Amino acid sequence: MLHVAEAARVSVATVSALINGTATVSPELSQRIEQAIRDIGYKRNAIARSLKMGTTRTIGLTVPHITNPFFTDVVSVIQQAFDRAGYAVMLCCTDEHLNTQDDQIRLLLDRMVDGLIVARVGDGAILKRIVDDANVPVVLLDRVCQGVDTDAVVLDNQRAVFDAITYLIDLGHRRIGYISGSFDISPMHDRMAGYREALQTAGLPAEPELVRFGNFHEVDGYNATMQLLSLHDRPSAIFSANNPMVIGTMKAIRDIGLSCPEDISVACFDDFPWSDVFRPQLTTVAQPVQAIGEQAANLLLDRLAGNRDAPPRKLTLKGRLMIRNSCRPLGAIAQSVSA
Amino acid sequence: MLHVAEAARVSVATVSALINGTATVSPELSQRIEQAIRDIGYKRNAIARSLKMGTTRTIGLTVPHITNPFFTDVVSVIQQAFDRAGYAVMLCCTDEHLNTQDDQIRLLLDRMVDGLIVARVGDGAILKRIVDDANVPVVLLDRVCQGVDTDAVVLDNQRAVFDAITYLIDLGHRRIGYISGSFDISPMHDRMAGYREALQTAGLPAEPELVRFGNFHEVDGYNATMQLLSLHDRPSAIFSANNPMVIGTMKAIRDIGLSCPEDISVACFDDFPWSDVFRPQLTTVAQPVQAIGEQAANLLLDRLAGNRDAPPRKLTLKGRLMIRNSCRPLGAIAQSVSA
DNA sequence: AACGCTAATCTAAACGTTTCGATCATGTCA
DNA sequence: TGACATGATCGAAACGTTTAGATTAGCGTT
Repeated sequence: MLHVAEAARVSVATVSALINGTATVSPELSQRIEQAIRDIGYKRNAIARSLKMGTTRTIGLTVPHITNPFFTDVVSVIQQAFDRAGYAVMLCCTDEHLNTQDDQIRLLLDRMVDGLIVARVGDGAILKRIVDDANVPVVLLDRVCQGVDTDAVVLDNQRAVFDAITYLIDLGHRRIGYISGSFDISPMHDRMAGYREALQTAGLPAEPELVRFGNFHEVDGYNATMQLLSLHDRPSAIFSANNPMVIGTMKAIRDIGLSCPEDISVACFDDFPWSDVFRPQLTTVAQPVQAIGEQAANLLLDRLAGNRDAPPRKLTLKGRLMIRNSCRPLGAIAQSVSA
Repeated sequence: MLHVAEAARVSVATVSALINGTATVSPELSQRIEQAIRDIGYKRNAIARSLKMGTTRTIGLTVPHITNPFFTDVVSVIQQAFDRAGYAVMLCCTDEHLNTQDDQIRLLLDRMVDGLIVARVGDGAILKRIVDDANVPVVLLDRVCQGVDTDAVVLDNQRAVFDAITYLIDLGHRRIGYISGSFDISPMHDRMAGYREALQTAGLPAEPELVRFGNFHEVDGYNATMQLLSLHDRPSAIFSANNPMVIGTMKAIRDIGLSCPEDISVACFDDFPWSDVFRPQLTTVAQPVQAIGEQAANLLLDRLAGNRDAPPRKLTLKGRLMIRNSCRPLGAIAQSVSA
């Protein structure tokens, strides 16, 4: 900018005024300055600007795994929304790892991001401290945590799983395996609660042996399914609480020589774009990814626009059960259907 | 830092020296300073540091679509690599849109990213200018462009498609539909060349009606497939040059009342993590996503480490044909197989 | 002619770091 | 004792912006 000012024989203040339109500058100088800008190929340095202004027009976004299609879609939507609003997005993947997440958030805050969208990992204790210290608005995505009182967008997980399990029960299933993700994040609690509630409502017992835990990865779903399938009295249906794990479930079923849905029914949380065309066509709980991403972006953009003092807003969206053909009717129901 | 210095009754220079270890500071002062840092909860401001140092320890990464599993995987690998190296990643999705891409790259450069990894869109003219102006190292990913002489990581696309088409020909297919992405990026040229080469090698004619173009999206694959399937003499096999489009292909096949592989064989570029378990199990050309991401990251990290003047390096990796069961043998071959 | 008003422009401080060179105390050696 | 090297610390400039307040010129009023 200094060079531009010299070339145009004006002060830097005038150049700044012209660029930002913060003051009127005469046509004559305007022209000289614009010419100089072109000649020199001047580009405003956003870092210097950020330092002075105290805002970077950048937000931080952390997700556990970007390869999980749910997060991929949400990230994509969020990225677009902020792009439109003139913000850049710094993306971090925590790989479900607590320390990584905390480090990354600190890193983002050091870089003066104007806001954060966090699909968190682990208990919220450290997250809470970080967020309290930092003076930037935070939106929690998918996963809330107790004690962190801030904007959030979540799904009605309990209801969604309740619907799915009830659907299986209505089909005649009585022993329904359930593969949960680690219990330290809120959705896993709520989803489990939905499972239990559905069993209870139907008057079915909650058998501990039917519940397995994994750490969200395909291999965890594989191992959990192997265990379920080698039970003495094996389940007739399996529900997987996240979608990378269901791939593992399908692999285990194949490896053990069974087939879905003939021998065992499968449903899972989170939809796939290809579920309609590849067989078995998975019955899933679809999350409204577009809406989730947009709402999260809007909440944050609203705070960034200055609405700092409004009380925390928690948006709860509804999942949708996508019934396809990976679950088959059982017993009396199957007979009445085939009759 | 000023507050810390005051609290510790030292100068800011000393605080800086301690934090960065750039000079020895006495145990006594060290202790006072560390105490002050803790008391105040001081965090170094990375923006001010960037301004002074001329480096942000941030890189820019632009990809066409993050929802394309190929890019998702590559982004994930790159993100991890830079995370390990202490860099942040600014992610941009260009949505295959030229202006968006150029704007985003300019935005990234304004923010003083230390380097760029670009899976580009459009012809390289503007990209070239931007890259030449900018004084940062650039690595091209997946897509090179003429005239932009810089580090690059690409696949041997021609060879990979040649192998896949030859495989189909060996199965007895003679009329093989080919669905290409837009022709303005290098891989689409090379893949088409592989298709043509395979036909020619086998002495088959190149029939223009068998070649269709789409813009990388599922719907484009759907439309292209619809056109191919309504040909008077329809192809017995279809190869889709990218993976979102193949979903459209499968949908079109289903909607038209055919089934794969019984009525028509399908193969495509880019693998899916679930291809092994869902039917039809797609035969694909798998790209070594891990290697691609790592190599791209390494090329850039090497430049960032100071190796600026080395000549441009272009790494070409090999694809791998994953033969599954979405393509069936035809004619004489089929009979000898079933005999 | 003196005054005040407005519009255009400029000067200089500030944002929070890093770093060069200066300063100063201390110990060593001739 | 004086000269000098060493090590620790500090002062101040610089990075490239923004912006408050000062300055200046031009013009209309009285």
